[in-house]
Amino acid sequence: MLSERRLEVLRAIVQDYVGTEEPVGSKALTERHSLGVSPATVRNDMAALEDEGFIAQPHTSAGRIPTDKGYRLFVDKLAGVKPMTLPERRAIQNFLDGAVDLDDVVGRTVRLLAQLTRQVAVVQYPSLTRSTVRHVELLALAPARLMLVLITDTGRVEQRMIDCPAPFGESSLADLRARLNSRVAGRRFADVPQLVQDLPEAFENEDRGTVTTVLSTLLETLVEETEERLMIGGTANLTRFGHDFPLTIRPVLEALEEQVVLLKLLGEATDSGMTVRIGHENAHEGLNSTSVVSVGYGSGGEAVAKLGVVGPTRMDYPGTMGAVRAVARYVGQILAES
Amino acid sequence: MLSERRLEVLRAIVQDYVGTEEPVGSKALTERHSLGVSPATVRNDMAALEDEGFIAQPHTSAGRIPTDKGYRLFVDKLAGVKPMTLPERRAIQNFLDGAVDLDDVVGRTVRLLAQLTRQVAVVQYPSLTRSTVRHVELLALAPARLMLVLITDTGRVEQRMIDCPAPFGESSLADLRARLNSRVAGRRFADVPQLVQDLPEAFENEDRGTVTTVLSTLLETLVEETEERLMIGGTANLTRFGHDFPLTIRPVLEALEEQVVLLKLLGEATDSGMTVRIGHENAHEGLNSTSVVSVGYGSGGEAVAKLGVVGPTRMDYPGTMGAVRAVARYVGQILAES
DNA sequence: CCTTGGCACTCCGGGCAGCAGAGTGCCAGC
DNA sequence: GCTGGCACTCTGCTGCCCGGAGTGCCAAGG
Repeated sequence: MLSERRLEVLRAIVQDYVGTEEPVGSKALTERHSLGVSPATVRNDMAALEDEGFIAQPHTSAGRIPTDKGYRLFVDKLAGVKPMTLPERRAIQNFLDGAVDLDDVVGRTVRLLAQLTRQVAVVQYPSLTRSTVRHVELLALAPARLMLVLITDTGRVEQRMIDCPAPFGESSLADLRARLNSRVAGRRFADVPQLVQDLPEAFENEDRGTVTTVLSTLLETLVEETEERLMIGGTANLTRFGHDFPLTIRPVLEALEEQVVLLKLLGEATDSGMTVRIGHENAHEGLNSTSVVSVGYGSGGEAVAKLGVVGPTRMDYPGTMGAVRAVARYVGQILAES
Repeated sequence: MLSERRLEVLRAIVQDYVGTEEPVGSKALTERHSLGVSPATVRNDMAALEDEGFIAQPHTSAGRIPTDKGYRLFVDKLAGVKPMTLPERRAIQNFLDGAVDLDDVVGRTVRLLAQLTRQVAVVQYPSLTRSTVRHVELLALAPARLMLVLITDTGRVEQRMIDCPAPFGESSLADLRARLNSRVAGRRFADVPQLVQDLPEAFENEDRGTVTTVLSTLLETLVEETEERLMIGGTANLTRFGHDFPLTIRPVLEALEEQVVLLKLLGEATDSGMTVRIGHENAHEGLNSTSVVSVGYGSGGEAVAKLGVVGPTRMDYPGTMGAVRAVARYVGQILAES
């Protein structure tokens, strides 16, 4: 086990490196932090930390920089979450309060996160899986063509066209509409399949085909749209990445364009509480030199989606985590109100 | 007026510079192109071209590179549009044919354009202004809460919640729904305001407030959504920008994140035919070192939206224009079919 | 056993000179 | 009006040197 002071040295290294972007040496450390020991002692500690793999030297006779493992220890044991100041909180709330619909909420959240953290922000749209149905509507566009509209409690709307196997009367339509809503309105999406299972039996033979088609489309919508949408912003912040970034930035931009990759990224994070994935902990190769800080958010108690930021491993973890947490909290509030 | 040969020299300079990314000198030019004259002659021509402002030297005693004005002349007079080869056309069609809905069409188009041109692609969603109404639907979510759904001929769906001033009966709702559709179905969005103008008069006093609210929401939707959405992709291609790009790329990324900027950019382009904006011709400062190639596309004869690419001024104009035109053409076809 | 000061060593990065290559402008001749 | 020749000017690369910062190790002291 590392002694208390060695942990302190690691913390100091992380802090200085994050601040200066330059490898930090023993002398500079003792000058900037009151560790109460001499550079020589710090050197010994550094050698130990390097043996354990927490820090590394870019070249012989250069200062040390933290490794992914070092950042991990820093995040887990050495750093807390830096809470937002009151004015910051107010600004967040004010900025989000102006939103007029779900798209706007998500859009504002992305911009806010990007600005606060000066990194790339990713916000997932509230998930259909965990939200509940507010209303289901069926419209007849033509005798054998229906439109299915699904409205969620988070304000999201999905629609699907349906070609019916047979013409479907107005009364049957009203009947189906009523039955559907009485069964699923207010229920969680995950429960819908069970709730509508026996619905075709209530209809005449001639309509049964159409009802089955409608139901399967509804279920399809649930499944397909569980593959969720997301919004990203602040990509311009990637230019603050580092000096060498032609090579660094490209794979990151590529990864960010693949929604699948990002969704998987967020999906891997734990459902509640904040998740920090550092460097090579990210499965996707292009993100090996980035860290991802993410957290679930939602109206009411439980998370319906996630949001987070992607930045260089050399980031201000406490500050970033604080901003991410605060934003998630306020977005949850906004969603609950609307 | 510049002599024929001088124009030929300019064309050669543009082509070589686009290919090599390096200033091109008189000797290299005569070697790569059969101009039939000696380097010394070319030098004289270059001096003339420089006097006219078509080319410039980065430093004394370096080769020449085209200026924005030079590219402009090249595009207007010296270069045609390079048509796509047959296999390329097939690939485009195949790729776009798989699309399942409007979002998918736009998404595929963006990816396709980005890949073909190796630049940043921008695709505007089909505009509501110029499309026609397929169907308008009104749903009662609660006695005094309605949802308005608008379906366009391009497959786009918009919805709005409406809080009514007074409860609205089921029969009134059916009436309004029927009247609305009989008036606007199949009509152009631009004509809708006139068509519904006198609708409130057909209703009882108690319902008139709600009808008015519904109509104004409908009109608002038309106006608001004329401020259109768009999708961008291929930002990773920005890394191919140049050597110095930390400074170049950042403003571009910033501009790309501002949908307003992009919409204005596309809006400035002519409605039909291809538009090429080169360097400083772009109003937005961040895009002063980029060129934008855009073209309208649409189902049927007329353009309903635009698409294009953003790349370095040093781009392969004929090839890019060919790709943009071809993609626009096929997207139009796809939209017409669906 | 930990800490400390001292010392020799390493390596990066900046500054400087020198050189080759590419390109230019100009001029005189055809 | 084209061409070859010539002198000139930059850039970019290479090699070199040197200072600074940092390290590792060691022997001495608490």
